[in-house]
Amino acid sequence: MDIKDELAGLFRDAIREKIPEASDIEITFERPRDPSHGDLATNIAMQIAKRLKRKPREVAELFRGIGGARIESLEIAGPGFINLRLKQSAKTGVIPEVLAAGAKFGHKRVAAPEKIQVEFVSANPTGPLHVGHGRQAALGDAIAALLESQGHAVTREFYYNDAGAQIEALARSVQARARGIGPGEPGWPQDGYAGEYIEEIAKEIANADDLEAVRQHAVAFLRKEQDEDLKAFGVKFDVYYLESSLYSEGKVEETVKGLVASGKTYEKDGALWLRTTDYGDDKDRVVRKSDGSYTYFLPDVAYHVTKWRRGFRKVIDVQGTDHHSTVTRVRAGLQALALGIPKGYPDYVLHSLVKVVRGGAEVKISKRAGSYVTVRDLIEWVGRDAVRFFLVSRKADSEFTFDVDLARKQTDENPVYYVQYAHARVCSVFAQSGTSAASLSGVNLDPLKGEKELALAQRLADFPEALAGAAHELAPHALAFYLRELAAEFHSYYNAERILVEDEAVRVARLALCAAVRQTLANGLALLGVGAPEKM
RNA sequence: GCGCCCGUAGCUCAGCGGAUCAGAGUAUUGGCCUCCGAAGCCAAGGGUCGUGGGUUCGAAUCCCGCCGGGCGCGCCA
Repeated sequence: MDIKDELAGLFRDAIREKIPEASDIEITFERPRDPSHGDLATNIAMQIAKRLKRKPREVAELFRGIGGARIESLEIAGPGFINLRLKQSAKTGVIPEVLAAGAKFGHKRVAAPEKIQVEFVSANPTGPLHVGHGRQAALGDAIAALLESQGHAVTREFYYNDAGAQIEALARSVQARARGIGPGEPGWPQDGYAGEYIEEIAKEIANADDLEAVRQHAVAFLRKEQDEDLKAFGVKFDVYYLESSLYSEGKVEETVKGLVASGKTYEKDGALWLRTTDYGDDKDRVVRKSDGSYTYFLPDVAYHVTKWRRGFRKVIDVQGTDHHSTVTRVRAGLQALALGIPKGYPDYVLHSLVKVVRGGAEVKISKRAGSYVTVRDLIEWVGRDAVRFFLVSRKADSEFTFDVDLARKQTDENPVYYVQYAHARVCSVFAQSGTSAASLSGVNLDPLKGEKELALAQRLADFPEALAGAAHELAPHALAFYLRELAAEFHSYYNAERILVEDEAVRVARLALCAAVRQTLANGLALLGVGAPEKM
């Protein structure tokens, strides 16, 4: 069992006995940065003191007697912190746990898995994927993996807007190209797409007069291309949901009827409006335009109804912050339908856009897409692993600058390499040891006495909690930070201590520690969609 | 103008249900390869956490104002 859970149990018992009025308080431990503060510390005495208006140190004294097989000593410090020192065996206990659990270390199994959907990328098939889609792909896939690690049943979904005005513009652009008309020339469509890929598609068009055939071909071409990009990025979707199916299956109509029946709509200027202001929106929204067609808002609501009806009680939409106004709107639409959907449904993870810098200047164009940098450009410049790790190592809502030169310079030294290098180093040690990880399962770990190796073991013990926290917060960057710390701890140990020493007992114990490190690094990197190479 | 988000070391960013949070990487400087990978390690310098108030015994963290930046504010998606 996890050491922190075990300790929390001890404290909970003590609270029940001595301060029952605070029984419901949450007990947390953190690892102090300053080693003189022990191995683990808790501030519950201060929490309780605040609530009960007692003196923190006085409350802390009540926990003096806590002991047991895992605790070496307990100190009360500062304003009322309780600092704990653990016994050596408690620190190394995680090693056999990791070796036994293998790829499942840190993962949880739950009795009743939640059915969760993560929707991400959802790019219109009007051009190659851009950097923003890349950030979404990296984030969404990692969030899905994190939730899976906590035992949930996750579906990765891509919503395909194959029915809107943008597709029309795409078809007309290709048609114009096929007729030899270039961007800006007479006959070029309004809001046309100017990228080089339009010409590529146009070359394959036999009869430019058949606009429907042009449209179908263009969409198929770009879908295939996007699929290839996603594959190169290591992202797979379980479901591609087509916007057009919402129309063909009558779901859009059904949603309109539902909204009208709710009494929350009204006619004005020949259009149908929904009173979204009743649900916190700053203005009412048009549902059906005066020309009889629907705004994108309506299929969006219809789409989310299908999510609910398909049994997803938790849904996470990953989008750019430029879509943040849809959050209130979609939720309002769902509320107006009064289907029993909770107010905060669905959840959103909104990310800021990415600025790409190269040679000290912002890169705004790519040869292929014309007006933006593509996912493929990034992969070509710095490699898939670096792109994925980099895009996920900042919290989603912070704007950030992707410095291509920095990433390249480091790869020869790039952001992931530090973590991957740690993994490769352990593998290398193993290759030279002639020992298999499997033979280390029952090894005596008492020889692990050094400060660095015990610190490393404790870092491993933090993994399940780091993972659970990152999953709960939908924050892959927290996992990326953890992995960096684990790698740092390992590099430090590696440089300070020789692993393959003469003494058989010591060598084997150290190898067991290394095997656990390797496993944990591999598990963490896998969740972020980043490779864990044995050599590099 | 209104709404949401952001402002932490030269640079890129963590920390933000208050205390043991002044941090990481990178850059700069100085050390470390006869020995498991130096894509590494050890050490140093560098920040009144945008700013002014407030709450608190205690604020980077919570509240309010202001300044600066991003995004949105369409019968576009």
